[in-house]
Amino acid sequence: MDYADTKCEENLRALEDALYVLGGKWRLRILAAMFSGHKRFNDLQRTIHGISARVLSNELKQLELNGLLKREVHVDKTPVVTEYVYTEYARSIDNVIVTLADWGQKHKEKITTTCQNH
Amino acid sequence: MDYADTKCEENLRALEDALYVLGGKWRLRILAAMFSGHKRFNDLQRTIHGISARVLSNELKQLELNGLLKREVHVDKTPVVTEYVYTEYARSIDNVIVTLADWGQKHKEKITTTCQNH
DNA sequence: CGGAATCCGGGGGGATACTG
DNA sequence: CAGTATCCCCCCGGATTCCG
Repeated sequence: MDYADTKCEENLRALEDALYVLGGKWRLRILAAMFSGHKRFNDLQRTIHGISARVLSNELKQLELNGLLKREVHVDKTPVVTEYVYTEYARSIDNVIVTLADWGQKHKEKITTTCQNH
Repeated sequence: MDYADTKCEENLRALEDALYVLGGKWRLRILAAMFSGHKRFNDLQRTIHGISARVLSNELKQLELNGLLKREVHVDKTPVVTEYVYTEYARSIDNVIVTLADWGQKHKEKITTTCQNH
């Protein structure tokens, strides 16, 4: 195994590490919704089409365990307000989402023009 | 709905478009393996730990339908050799994978140092 | 080697109802 | 609103077998 192979293996492992945290159907969508300003449970559920309350609840717990968001209960307000806010660390995922969204944008354009051309 | 909201909605939709093609458990892993030089069916299955033959087969078909790879059967060789090669268009995904792998790398470092600190 | 076909089991997740 | 609990169905995908 030469240097190039080693480098590739490292990349594959790094990709695994990322997907372990960000993979799955909902993780990135939830983070993207939060980056878009949505913070409350029902608000998130309404924004992320198709997700059920139970799944959203579980995913939020996982994201919290991974240090990507923090659950904040404001008892001082009436009625009590629960907010999910992303951590400073979660901002490092911005790049990932933007890169992915950019690709999606370009891909959609490509599909559209391809369909027009025949 | 003001400009910022519209922009956010666009980003969410673009993310959906990307995840429609690249989402799921295996898509990015398969593409990453291909970028690493793996081209043949059993080679890919060996590289991508945990994937079964049927799932790999199905995923490859989907990736081909989306124009990300091409199935090439070289009848001129003996025995016949089947290769899966990514298209020129698939190179646009390089960014996504690199960004994700970078984040995974950083994340692993963070986890490691965090564990050492307490 | 590169797959397709069939069988089959578990568990992920939807629906609904309920609670604080 | 912000979830939890229970039920239960469906289908994803593993294992196995077979084929060119």
